[in-house]
Order: sequence, then C-alpha cells, then structure tokens
Amino acid sequence: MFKAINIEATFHLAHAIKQELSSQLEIQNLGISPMHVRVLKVIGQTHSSTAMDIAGLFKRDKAQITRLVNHLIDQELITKKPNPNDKRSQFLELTATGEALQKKLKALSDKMENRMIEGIKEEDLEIFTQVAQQMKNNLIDRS
Amino acid sequence: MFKAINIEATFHLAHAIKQELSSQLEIQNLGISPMHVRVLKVIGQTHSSTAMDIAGLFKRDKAQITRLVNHLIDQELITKKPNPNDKRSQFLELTATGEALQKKLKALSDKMENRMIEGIKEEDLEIFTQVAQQMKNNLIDRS
DNA sequence: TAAAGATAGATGACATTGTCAACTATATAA
DNA sequence: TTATATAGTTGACAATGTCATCTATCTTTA
Repeated sequence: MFKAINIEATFHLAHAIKQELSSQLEIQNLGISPMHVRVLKVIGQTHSSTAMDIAGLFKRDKAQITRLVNHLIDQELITKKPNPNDKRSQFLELTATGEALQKKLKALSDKMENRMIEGIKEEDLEIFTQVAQQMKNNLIDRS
Repeated sequence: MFKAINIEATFHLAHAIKQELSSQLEIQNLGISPMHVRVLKVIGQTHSSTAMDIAGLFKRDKAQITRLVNHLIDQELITKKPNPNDKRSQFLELTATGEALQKKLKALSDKMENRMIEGIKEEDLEIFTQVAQQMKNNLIDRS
C-alpha cells in the first residue's frame, strides 16, 4: 500500500531546491553556501538571536552553527554583540554589508520560490505547507 | 508577500526525515546510511538498473553513485552482472543478504512514513505529493 | 572502415553538511 | 558554596555532493 512515496518526493524536492540555490549563488558569485543563506536570513529577521537560537531553530548541532557563524563573521556579514543578561552568549546582527547581501538574497529566493510555485493553485500550496509542517511535527514529537 | 516559506518548510521536513531515518538505522545497527537505503531500494525495485540509471534518477554525480555502489558491493548487499549490450556498464542486483536487508528496510520506512502521515487527510497527502513533484519539475525544467 | 566524438564508470581532490566528545567560561540550583 | 546546567569553541571525523581527469567501450560520421 505505501511505498514511502512522500519521503522520496521530499528528498527529491529538497535536492532540487538546494541545487538551484547553489547554482544561483555561484552564478552571482556571492561567496556563500545554502546554509549560510538560511543563517543570514534568520539573523536578519530576528534581531537578537544567538547561536543557540539558530541551532534550535534548524535542529542542528551547535558546533555546526558556531562554524557557519564564524565564517559569516570572517566575511564581515554579521557581528557579535554582547548579551548583557548572559556573558556566555552573544547576539548576532547583520553588518551593513550583510544587510545589502541580505536584500540580494531575499530577491533571489523570492524569485526562486515564485518560479517553483508556478502553475500551482493557492489552496494547494497552503495544503502543501501545512502537510509539510505536520509531517515534520509527527516525526519530531514522538522520539 | 512571499517569504520563501515553502523552501524552508521543505528543508525542515527533509532534515527531520533524514534524522529519523539515521536514528532508526543506528538503533537497528544496520551499518548503512540514508543514501545507501535509497540506492538499495532502487536496485531492489528495478532489476537491471545501472549506476548511471541511479545517478539520473537521483540527479547525483556519477562519482558519488560509484562510491555508494562500491560500498554496497563491499558489504555484499549487491553484485554487478555484465550487461551483454554494453561492456562499459553493469546491471546491479541484490544478493540474498541484500534482499533480506531490503525487507527490513521496507518495513522500517513504511512504518516511518505511516507515523509521518498520521492524522493527515488522504486527499491532502495526494496534493502534497503532487505539489512536491510539480515544484521539483518547475525548478528542473527551466535551467 | 577508420577516426572522432560520446558515454559508463573509476579515481583523486575537495567543498559542504552534519555529528560527537571534550573543553572553557559563565549561569543557575541545591 | 558547591554542583549542575548551558553557550559556545575546538578537534576529529562521517556523510553527502561536485568537478576534473582517465580508461574502456560504444556510436557516429567522414
């Protein structure tokens, strides 16, 4: 009855997105990788996010986030700002260069998503989003 | 208007699936990784598939497939069978051990997918699958 | 049919993504 | 105040993915 068809469909889609994103980043010579894009985006959206916030959001190991963040700092796209409530952690913020890149990236990913959803009904898209979220929760919640 | 929400939703879901799959493979001590599972599955389903067929199906570099396949051969889960029509390529087939593992993996991934789709309406699932496929095609077709 | 180009797969080198364990410095709870 | 927990760093490594180059074979075509 089932053939794990949605697992495969998800893998295929995620891979296609990553490839297209990588290729766009390369074409435009932006010097960062897909995960950097996602991290930059979070930092840009929610001021005062820490490395641990990002790790929690993406469910990634904090070691990975440390390295992604340090790479972005080396490129002067973000900076650390002391957190007065906790000297162990720092708030991450975009620099001016980071903000500028951020805008380019937003344009790029919006354009990509627009292309991706071409010809798909609004209501089906909403169902897609909700089902994706539900599936993720079903997997994470128990276990 | 758009915030690349479906791109993020897809990444989150794909990551949750991979983590759960990895964790199951580890718990059951099966000695293989998620990509091996996918390759094994294809070989089990379509007899007479070659390395290039798999590379095409998954849109992966042939170098990666060569290595995945060779790893599975080292573990005696699959074998190469000469292709009489083309001496450059070989057909890949499951060994008896491979078939046995295949059954365990099928049970495992079916169970996972069942858990994943719990509480989701049949018709919404179908929309999810179709939308995922359409999105993938939209990305791949042009460019 | 002989030479030229295309294809299957292997291999080396490397980038990206992800995980685990150990460590330092700080914070919180007992 | 001691014990425990947490934020982030670092080292080591595994899994995934890419690119370029090489071989053996095919296919085309001159």
